Amino acid sequence: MGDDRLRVICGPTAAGKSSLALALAQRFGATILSADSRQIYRGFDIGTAKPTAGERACVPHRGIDLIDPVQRWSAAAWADAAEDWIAEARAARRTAVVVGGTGFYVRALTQPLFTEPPLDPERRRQLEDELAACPTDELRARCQRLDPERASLGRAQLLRAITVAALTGTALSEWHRRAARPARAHARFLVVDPGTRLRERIGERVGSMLAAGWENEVIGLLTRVPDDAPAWNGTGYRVVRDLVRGTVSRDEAITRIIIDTRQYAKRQRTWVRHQLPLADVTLLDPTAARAHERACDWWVSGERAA
RNA sequence: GGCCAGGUAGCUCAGUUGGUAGAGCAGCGGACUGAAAAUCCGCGUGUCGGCGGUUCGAUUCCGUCCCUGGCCA
Repeated sequence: MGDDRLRVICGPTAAGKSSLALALAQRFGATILSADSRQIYRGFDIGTAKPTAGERACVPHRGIDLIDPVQRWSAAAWADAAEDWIAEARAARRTAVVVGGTGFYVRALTQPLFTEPPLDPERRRQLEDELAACPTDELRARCQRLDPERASLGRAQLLRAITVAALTGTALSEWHRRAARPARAHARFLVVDPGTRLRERIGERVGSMLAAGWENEVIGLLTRVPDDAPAWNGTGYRVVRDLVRGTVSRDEAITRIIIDTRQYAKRQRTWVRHQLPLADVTLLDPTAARAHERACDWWVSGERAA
């Protein structure tokens, strides 16, 4: 009997998750499920470090190029899709491995989000437009009244809490308790992190992205993607946009992108440290000796144990 | 060599009419239930360039030296 726990490879950006996952997936005949909130956008390729066409020909990938840059996606939508991809892989007698840096997507799959009550689309739109103009302090005060448990969170969370509370008459925190869903089948996590060497790897990766034509990609995107499209939120994209428009120098742009990327990696580490079930986590330094063998051990260890 | 402007947190700077100092950025820690590469929250002891002097007390005033930039020779 095999271990039916879902394999998840995660860790900060530029840690080397993808190449490791590619090698494992190739060796064990797996389909890669990219849990990455930026690789879902068509046309945003270089700066999101999408797998190349060659890599995708080599190993089947899901979760890439799902939507247009102006669209918004969600962790729940990703998790639903991921269930389909897992079923599809199973039908093809393959295994699936989740790979990615978007912890929220991963968690939405392993610990499904609550069942959302129906929200009237018209009223929702109206309210969201109204709230968009409010300063964050005001949103916080409003959330304090409607759903105090959520009032200390960020602006995006405040908007969500206010919207749900206003449209359903029940606080979002209350919905979380009432409409909670059970955890899915267990997962086990390989957390890939090269420690202090991540710093230099990020610098190198930014350099190679620019060398690979990131600026040209952005020049092309500028003609068809509006400035406020969600896809531009990907680390570095706005900076590269400024670079091709000439409002920042190349050196400034590179420095900025590296800093933004490091800060993102730091947030990912905080997420991984606190949001994953520790008992199911295996740490791996991809630069350590025998890293590949250890990753293979991790891959098959569940099967042996079971 | 002379004159001027500076030398304060990792960086860029503010400030103290003398009572040992604070912003932004960086960094560090944290939150996160349908926008998550998003959105937020918290954290500031540093020979205030060195050495002397005046003073109860100097980062602040005075002297001197060193360093950086500019101008004049």
